[in-house]
Amino acid sequence: MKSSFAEEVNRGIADIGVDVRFNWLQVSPSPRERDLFGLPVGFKLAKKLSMAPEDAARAVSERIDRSKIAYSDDIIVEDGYINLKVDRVRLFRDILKLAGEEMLGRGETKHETIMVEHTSVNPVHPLHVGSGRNAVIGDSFARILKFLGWNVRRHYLVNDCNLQVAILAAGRSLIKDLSPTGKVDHWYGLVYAMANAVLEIRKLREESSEEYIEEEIRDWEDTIERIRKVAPEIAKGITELSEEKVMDLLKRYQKGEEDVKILFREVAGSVLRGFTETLSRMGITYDQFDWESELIWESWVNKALSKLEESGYLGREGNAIYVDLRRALKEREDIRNIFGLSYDDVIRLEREGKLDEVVPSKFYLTRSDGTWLYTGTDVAYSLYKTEMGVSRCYNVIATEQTLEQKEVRASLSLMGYDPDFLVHLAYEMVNLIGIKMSGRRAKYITLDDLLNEAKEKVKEILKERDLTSNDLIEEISEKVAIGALKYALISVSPTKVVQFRWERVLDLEANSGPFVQYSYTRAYSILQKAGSIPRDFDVSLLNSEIEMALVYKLGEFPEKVYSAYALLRPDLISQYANDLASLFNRFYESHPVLSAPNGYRDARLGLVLGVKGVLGLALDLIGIPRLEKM
RNA sequence: GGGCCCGUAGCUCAGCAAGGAUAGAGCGGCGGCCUCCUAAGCCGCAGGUCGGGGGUUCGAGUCCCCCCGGGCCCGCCA
Repeated sequence: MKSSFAEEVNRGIADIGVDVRFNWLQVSPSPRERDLFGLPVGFKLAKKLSMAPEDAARAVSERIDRSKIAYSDDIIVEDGYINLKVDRVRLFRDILKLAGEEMLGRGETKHETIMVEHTSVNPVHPLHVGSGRNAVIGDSFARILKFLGWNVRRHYLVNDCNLQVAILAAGRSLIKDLSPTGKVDHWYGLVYAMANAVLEIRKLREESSEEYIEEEIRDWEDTIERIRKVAPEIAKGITELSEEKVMDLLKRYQKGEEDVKILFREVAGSVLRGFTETLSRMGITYDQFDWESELIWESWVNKALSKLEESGYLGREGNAIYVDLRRALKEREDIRNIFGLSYDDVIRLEREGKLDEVVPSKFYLTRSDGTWLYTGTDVAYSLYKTEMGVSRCYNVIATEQTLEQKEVRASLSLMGYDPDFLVHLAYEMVNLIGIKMSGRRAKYITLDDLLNEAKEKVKEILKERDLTSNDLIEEISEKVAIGALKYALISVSPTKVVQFRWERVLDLEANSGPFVQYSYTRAYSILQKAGSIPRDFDVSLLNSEIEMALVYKLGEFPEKVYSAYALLRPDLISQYANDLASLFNRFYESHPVLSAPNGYRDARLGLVLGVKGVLGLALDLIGIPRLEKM
């Protein structure tokens, strides 16, 4: 309806010969009348035609062929707007049909695959709220792409070749005889923190004995003390660790030495198992796990290197390898575009000696001992991705890596690929109010803790209400806890820091996951009690303010899904779900369904079915479980 | 110092891509509603110089410039 209206208006404007166009998403509902949707055509054209806005709008409206606009009933020019009065009955019938079948907004199959890489947390300590935000956003975005018709591949990059994992492996090697107790990633988190503390203290002692150093040492000793309390056997076993040993392990692992391989794989694999346990509990799964180490062993790094070598922008300092961004910036338009600079900018900055303040002149891929940096394997990974048969890859990565992502895209471009193949879906960190987190100090609130706590709270509520039998309590509390946590992490625009309050997750009132779940449940429950649902009903009976608002709201779903995709904003779906739920609750309070007179009963049931369908789809898209009872 | 991001009600956030028709939610505060499809709900009241200042425009929370406040990045860490 909107797109045909905008199209026809644009055609009318073109007819007059003015170079102004409207986008279908600009079509907005009139505040005066329910069935009116308008575009502010007159104002835009008034000047160009030197006419009053009203006359300009009229001039365009006279050239519009109403028959080409879907659901059109009339065209009304008012206040410089061209308004379309829609044929409500036909429009409502179609919206409710599609909504009830859960087809509203669903895209046609595209025969094209898009990859989403998300989570990719270092396997050294348990998942915390920050990693949770990544996983939840990434998973939701993948669901949105799928809903819009693409084939989707969800990948997780296992970063097993970095210093952090080497520290963990080194720690583990000192306590070989111990077997993990409790949840495996939590246990390794302590091993990691312990190894880190021992290493840091040793390093600090070598530096000097100044006062501030002493303070830092005491800080690490606190960490050791805390670990000693919860896991004395770990603290006892890890007492001596050197940087040399860690680097040596990393080097041998990257070379693929068999015994070291076993150690690293045991460590990283175990932590990853802990991750997937938590993630799949939250309904988040992956199509493939890509191991950083295999990118090295299977020569993807070398392929990347030779392609970069061919480009002529590869530099070396001993064994350290880098991409010469400075020269690339001066010589290549594609690289400048990635960093948002013009040729003149580059020349000016260079003259002022400020170019490397804006873009680092060297992008290092390896250390001088020849081991691969994350940046190096990430470039290789990007190359690998281009050969997966996917047309694009979304990288769900924190905003703090924005520069690195640009450097990787620049490398991709130098290797001869379209840098737009990689899209950085950037999200901000999670700020846990009142708690300072540090993985290296084993100070964090884990996703597991959060889920369990929320679940307990829900159980209490369920018991108070005495509404459900015991066997359902477990399932309901789990799903509600997941809904609460995921909603809290996804409902904020990705570029904003989430202010995460413990109470907020346990808050089950409006503007929350449980609120939307509850509304869905209400709709579901009505339909259950109705028994049969009429296939045909008189939509003109849906004529109260709130009913019309509801149907039009359903009609907005497709554009919300599209926007969530185009703007990289899954939070728009959660926002929409909350609005729809809120509207539905108002309807619920004021409009009896089952006890309504015959015709009304059928029409309202049709409406409830539509709401249930779209609310269900919205929940699906943000990965929050639907509930039939709560 | 440079780059990017954020700043809307006491608090947490929508609205900004595509400028339009009276700035919206939730929480918190105050006051109401369960013989009726689930009260995890609903209704009402109070609460706003849209960080500040310029500019563009018939029209700016939305676009441009400057400033202020906060965050992140500027590693042979990831």
